[in-house]
Amino acid sequence: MLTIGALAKRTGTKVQTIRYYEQIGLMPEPGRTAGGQRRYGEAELDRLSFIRHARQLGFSLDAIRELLDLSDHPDKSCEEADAIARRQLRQVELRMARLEALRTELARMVRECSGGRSADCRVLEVLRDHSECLTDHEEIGG
Amino acid sequence: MLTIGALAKRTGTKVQTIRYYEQIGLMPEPGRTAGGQRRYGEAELDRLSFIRHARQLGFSLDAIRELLDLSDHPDKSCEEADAIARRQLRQVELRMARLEALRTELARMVRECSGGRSADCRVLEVLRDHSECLTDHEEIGG
DNA sequence: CTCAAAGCTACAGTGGCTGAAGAGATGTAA
DNA sequence: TTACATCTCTTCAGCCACTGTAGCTTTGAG
Repeated sequence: MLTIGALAKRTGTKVQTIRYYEQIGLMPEPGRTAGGQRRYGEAELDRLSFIRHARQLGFSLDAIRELLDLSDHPDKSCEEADAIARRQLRQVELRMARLEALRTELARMVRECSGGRSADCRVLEVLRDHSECLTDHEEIGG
Repeated sequence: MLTIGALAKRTGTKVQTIRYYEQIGLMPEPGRTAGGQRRYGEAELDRLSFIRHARQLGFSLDAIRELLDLSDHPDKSCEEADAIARRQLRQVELRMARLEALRTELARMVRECSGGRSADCRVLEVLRDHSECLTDHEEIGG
């Protein structure tokens, strides 16, 4: 039987995060000691590992909810899991494309800054005047 | 004189976002009509454009605050602006590297899924067992 | 029996917005 | 002048996925 702290350590999760997952129904309510402390078994360890791994791969908690549901029902078709993963892959590729545009622009700004007064700073100048940009970087939050 | 709506349209910002920027002190308190509505001039338009452009390049609002301050003081050295931009560039490059690892893993998952029952799904299997991963993808939130 | 470490609940805060409710202002057309 | 649509106002709540804090209780080893 694992305490919440032990479970946290084994999965690289913070204690509060585990309680948060329980609160939003991603983790089940575990058994408790007489004194009210949570105690976990192997099933919970596996489930939390799954969740953390999926989070590391960038899946949203909603997507993870679906993936866990599929994982809990081995006879269901895995089409849906495949679709979720494909969607995630597309999102990652999109974000990489956007970041690539940002990288280009930032690298140019930095390269052209000759390090004088702010008035002549290339970095600030580019920010002031969007028309100086060579690449598209429309989306915020990339 | 621009209404907040006109300013929003000119800069591709939502009206609420402009008010939010004012609230956190990123935009100045503008003049008001007798009836209490905000009215903006060219200076505010330039400032908001600067902010939005910097946001598109992924700068945090805190970083933007510093950049605006430098932009407001043309005689200061631009060293700091340069440093902020370099930091941002490094962050972008780091995120790209992380996303590349995710992309590889996701692509492999999707490629290997043959589309049967969930029990045999490669996607779910990989999520269940971290040791199947070929690449590192430690950080969450990439 | 003592005591530090760990756990408990409840709630607030993070970043960067976004949406909604309900009231008031503005500008145009009849 | 009046009606009216559209915009704007303030205030507050919500989003995601946590993270931190305060003030308490439980646990387990010495």
